[in-house]
Amino acid sequence: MTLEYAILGLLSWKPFSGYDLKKIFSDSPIYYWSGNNNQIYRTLLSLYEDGLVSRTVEEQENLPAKKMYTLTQAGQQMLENWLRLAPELPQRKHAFLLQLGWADLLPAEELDHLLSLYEEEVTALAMITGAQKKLPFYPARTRREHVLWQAVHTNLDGYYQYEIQWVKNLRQQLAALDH
Amino acid sequence: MTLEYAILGLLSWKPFSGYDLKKIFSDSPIYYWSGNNNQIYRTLLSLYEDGLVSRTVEEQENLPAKKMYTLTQAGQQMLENWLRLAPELPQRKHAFLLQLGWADLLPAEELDHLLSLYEEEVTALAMITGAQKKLPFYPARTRREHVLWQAVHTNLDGYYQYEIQWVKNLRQQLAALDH
DNA sequence: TGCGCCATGTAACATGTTACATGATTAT
DNA sequence: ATAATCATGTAACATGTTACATGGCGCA
Repeated sequence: MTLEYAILGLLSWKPFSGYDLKKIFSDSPIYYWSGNNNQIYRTLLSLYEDGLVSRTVEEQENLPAKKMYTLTQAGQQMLENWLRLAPELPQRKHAFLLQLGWADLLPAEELDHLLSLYEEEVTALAMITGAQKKLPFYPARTRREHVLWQAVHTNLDGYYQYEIQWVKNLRQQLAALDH
Repeated sequence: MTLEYAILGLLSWKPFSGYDLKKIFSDSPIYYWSGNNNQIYRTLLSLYEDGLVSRTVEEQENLPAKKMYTLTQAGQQMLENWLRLAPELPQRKHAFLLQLGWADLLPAEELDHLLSLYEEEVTALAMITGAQKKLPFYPARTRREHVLWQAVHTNLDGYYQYEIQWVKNLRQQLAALDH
């Protein structure tokens, strides 16, 4: 499971509670899981049962108790093993491409409207992502670690720019078809 | 379900059997479902039960019988409604970015090895995709439909090129860090 | 002799989303 | 009043993957 390693990675930085992780997942564009409760708490439990993380309960005044999770030796080892695994190829689920493929059924204005909506939405997403980039969702303990996380963010930003260029170009092509 | 619409789209082009669809899904880079039996046969059954497709059984000599599925009026309508829906944003599941984020634990050679593997694999995938593009997995009944499908393929190819450029650039940056 | 193609399908499992449930505190 | 934040979790559902099952034909 990728989520498992995403959590181990974050805990290798510093201890977090389930709630902290949930916020990181929903607020950061890198951790694409939708701030999902169910999966996070279940995964934490299974990591705990497997001895990859330990936990302490922090009582708080006027607030519910927190369970803070810390990476164990075994968890650190698990993470390091994962880092050495052959990289997974990125998987895109791009329903809009399918939609486009059959969109010749639509009249020119409706088709362009669809494309303009797409352009707007990706542009908005790119801006949100750009803003979130500044939040401290990653460590920069060494110069190299900083470079790596910068590269991760560059990959995200650049991807949205790519999509925007692509759709602009397509709209021009289609406009040219109509004369 | 997106798979539902992917199937309706293909059937709007011409009738197919479940086996045909399965091959299209596994051979074409656009239909990313992994040529998956279970989902395809189940989805076809549910489309059939909902009256969105009709089917005829073709007996064949020395070969198992085929069930050919055809789009119904209701199915066509369903597809057209979908085409007008606001576009979905692309979703990437890019586990390698996460892996990289924590890869400062690795020595320089191992890190570069990981990146070179990634570069190789994406390059290979780009070539496969380029080759598959030539297969007739889409109709070109009008000039505009051709332009649309070209755009879909351009999006795919361009994406892999983008990833390749990105990783090359990162490798150079890291090499510069080491002097 | 064994594999791949044709063509259907099922079982078991893994992963992911939405909505619900509790209950105090603080901000609008 | 109402919603958001803090913090835990569960139930129900949706989607996706891997492996298994059948059985004849043709190829190496």
